[in-house]
Amino acid sequence: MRADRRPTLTDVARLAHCSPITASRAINTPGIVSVDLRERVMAAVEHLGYRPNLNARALASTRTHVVGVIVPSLAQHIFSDVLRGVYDAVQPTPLRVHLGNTHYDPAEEERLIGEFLRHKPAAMIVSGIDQSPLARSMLADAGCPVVQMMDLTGDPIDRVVGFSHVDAGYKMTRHLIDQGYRRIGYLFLVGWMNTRSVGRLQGWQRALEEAGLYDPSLLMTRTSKDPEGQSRQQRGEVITPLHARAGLRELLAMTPRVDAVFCNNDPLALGVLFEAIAQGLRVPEDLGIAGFNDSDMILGAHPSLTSLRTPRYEIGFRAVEEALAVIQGQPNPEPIIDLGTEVSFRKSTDRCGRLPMDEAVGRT
Amino acid sequence: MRADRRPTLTDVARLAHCSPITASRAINTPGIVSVDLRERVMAAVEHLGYRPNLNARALASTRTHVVGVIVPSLAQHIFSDVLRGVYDAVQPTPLRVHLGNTHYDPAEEERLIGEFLRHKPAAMIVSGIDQSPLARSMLADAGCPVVQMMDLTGDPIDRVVGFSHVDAGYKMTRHLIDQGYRRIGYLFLVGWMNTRSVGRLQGWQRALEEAGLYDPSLLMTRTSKDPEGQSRQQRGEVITPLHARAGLRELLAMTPRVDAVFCNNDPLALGVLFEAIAQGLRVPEDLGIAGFNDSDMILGAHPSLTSLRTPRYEIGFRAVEEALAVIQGQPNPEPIIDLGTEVSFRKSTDRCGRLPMDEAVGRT
DNA sequence: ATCTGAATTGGTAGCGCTGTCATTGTGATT
DNA sequence: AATCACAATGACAGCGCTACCAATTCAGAT
Repeated sequence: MRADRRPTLTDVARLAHCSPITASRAINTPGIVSVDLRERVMAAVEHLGYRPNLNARALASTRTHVVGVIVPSLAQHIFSDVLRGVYDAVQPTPLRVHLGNTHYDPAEEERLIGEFLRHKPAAMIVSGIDQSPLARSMLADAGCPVVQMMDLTGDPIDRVVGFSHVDAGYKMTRHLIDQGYRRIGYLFLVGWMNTRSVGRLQGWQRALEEAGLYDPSLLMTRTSKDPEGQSRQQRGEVITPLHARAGLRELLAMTPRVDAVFCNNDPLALGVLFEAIAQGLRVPEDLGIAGFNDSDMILGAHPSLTSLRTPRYEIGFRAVEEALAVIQGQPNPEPIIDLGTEVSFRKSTDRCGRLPMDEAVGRT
Repeated sequence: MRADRRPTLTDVARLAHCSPITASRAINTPGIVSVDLRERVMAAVEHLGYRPNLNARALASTRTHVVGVIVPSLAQHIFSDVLRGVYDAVQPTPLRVHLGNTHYDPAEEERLIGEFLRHKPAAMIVSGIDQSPLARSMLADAGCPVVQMMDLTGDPIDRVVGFSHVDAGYKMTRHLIDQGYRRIGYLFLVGWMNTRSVGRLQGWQRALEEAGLYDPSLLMTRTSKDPEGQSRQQRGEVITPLHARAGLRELLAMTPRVDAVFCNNDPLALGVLFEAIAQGLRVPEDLGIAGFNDSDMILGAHPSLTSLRTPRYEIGFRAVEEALAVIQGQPNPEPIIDLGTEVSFRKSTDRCGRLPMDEAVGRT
C-alpha cells in the first residue's frame, strides 16, 4: 500500500497471507471460507481500515448496492416522511439510495427509471401504482426487485407496500356519518389530481352512496386558475391552506347545507378550519372537518383536527426491508403489504351526542 | 457490440472509425478534437444510444460526478425545500446527488462525510457552518469544492451560501418594534436548539437591546420534557404547532404584559395563533405573532401570519451552481453568498395606527 | 491403494473507462 | 530546406474488484 492511497483488497490479501480473490470471498461471502482465513482477513481489514471501492465492485460485478428511489415530489411533507423511512431503513445496510424526483411528470418518471436502470440497481422503489406502460415494462425487465409504494393494487409489477386509498376515504367518510354528519362535502384540488387522490374520492363516494347520502354537488373540485399547460404539481407548487379557503366558500355557496368537509389532505383541512373561523362557523357543531394524512402541521389546531393517519414513514421503511429480503433471497411470500390506516379522531368531528343532526342541518 | 449488452465506448469508436480513447476525448473534451471527428463520434453515440458507464469512469479517473449533500433532517420541510432546489439544479447537469441525513448528530455527520469522501465526490454540500473540528478538517482536505449552506459565516471552509440568521432575527424584531409592539417575546424550543436558531435569538435580543426593550423574561425556552439523552431532533421528531400552545401559556403566565411573540419557526407561530384563538386574544391587537421561514403551511391562516421569508429553495439551487462553477474552473470570486431575507408582512402583526400601544399593553 | 467429490484456495482475465505517454501530420519559423 | 511548435490521434497500461475456471487438499467410498 502506497502511503498516499487508501488500502485496496490486494493490501488486505498481502497482510492476511492469501490471494486477493480469497480475501474478496472472505469479505463478501464469509460462509464459504475457513474460519481461520476469515479471521485473518477480518483482522487485516480492521488493521488497514480497508473499505471496498464501490465503483470497482460495481464495474466488476455488474451488480451494485444502489437502490433507486423515485418519488413524485420533494415539496410535499408526505414524501419527506416516506424518505425518512427509506433512509433510516437503509442506514444499517450496505445499500445506498439514489433519489429521483419526477415532479409528477410521467415522461420524467420514464426517463429517471431508464437512467437508474443503467446503473444496475440492487432494487427499485417507486411511488404509486400508475406507472406508464413503458415504465411498467422497464421495471418488469429490470432484473431486480421492484417495490411500488404508497398505494395498493391487485396487480403489482413485483411487490407493493402501502394502503388502500379507497378504503381510507371510505373509512373517514364512515366516521363522519357515524358522528351524525349527513351532508359531507369533499374538497379536492384538480391541479393536484393523481390516482391516490382519486381513490380517496371514490371511497368517500361509496360510503355516501351506501348510506344513501350521496349528492354530486357535495364534491368541490377546485380547478387551478392558471391556464398554463403544466399542472401546479409539476411546477413544484405545493398545496397550502390558502387554496382551501376559497374552496370552502364556493362549496358553501354551491351547497349551503353542507355540515362536514372531508379534505383531500391536511393543508386543506387547516385552510377550511381557518375559513370556518373567519366565517364564524362553529367547529364541529356547524361544520365537521376531517383531513388526510394526520401530518404534524395539524397537531395543535384549535379545535383539534380529525385526520386519517397514514403510515408514511413505515411505508418507506418497509419498502426497503421488502427489497432487501428479495435481494437476500428470503422474500416475503405475500407480495402485497397493506399497512392500513386509522382515523385520528379529534374535536373537529366530535359531534356525538352534542348536537342533534337536525339542528346542524338547519344552520345555513 | 454483443446483442445482450449496452454499447460501450469501444462500440462507439468502431462505428466512428477511431480509437476508443479518441472517442472518449470527443465526448468529454470536445474542444480538443477535430470537428469532423467530433461529429462522427456524436453521430455514433446517438445511433447506438451510448451512455457512459459511470462506475467505470469513476474507477478509471478517480473523479466522479457525485455531489455529496448532507442535511440534518428530512423531517423538516425546511430541508425539503432546500433539497428541491438541489435536485432541480442538478437535473440538467451530469452530476448525481448522494444524500445523507445526520439527524442532527455531529458524530453521524462525521461518519457520513468520511463515507462520502471515500467516493471522491465532485463536490460536497453540507448544512450549517458549525461542523465539528474533525468534520471541518476532513472537508478542508477533501480535494473538491465544499459548499456550506443555510447559514453565513466569516470563516467558511471553502464557500458558503445562505443568509444571516442573526440579521433575520434582528429584521423581524425591528419590524415588530416598528409596528408598535413593545413587549416582544421569543418562543424557542430547547430540544431543537442549533446554531441557526441561536442566531435568530441573538438578532432578537440585539434589536430589543438597541431599542431599550430587552427583558430576559421575554424569552420562553421550552425544555423538552423527555429526560432521555438524545434531543428530540435526533429522534426524528418534528416541531408541531402543539409544542407552541403550552409555550405561549407559560410565556403569558411568566410575563403577562407580552404584546407580541416572535416564533422560532412557522409551526410554532401556527400553534401560538391557535392558542391565542383558544384564549380569545385578538390578533394582532392583543397579540402580534411572527413566524420564521414563511413556509407554505401558514398561508391561509386567519388572520394571515407575518413571517420571515427565507430563500430555502434558492439556497439549494445556488449551492449546486456554486459547486459546479468551481468544478468547471470558473468560480465566483466571492466565497460568501448572502441571499438575504425579507419580512412577509401580513395581518398578524399589522397593528399600525389601529390600536395605540398603551391599550394593548394594558390587556393582560 | 485408488477413486470420487466436496471444501477450500488460487490464477487469469477482464468489467469500461481514462491518465500518460508516444506518434503522426501540418504549417510556421529560421 | 531544415527545424520547430503544436494540434490531432493512437497505444498501453491500469483503476480495484470479481466471474469463471483450475488446482489443491482431504475425507470417505470402492
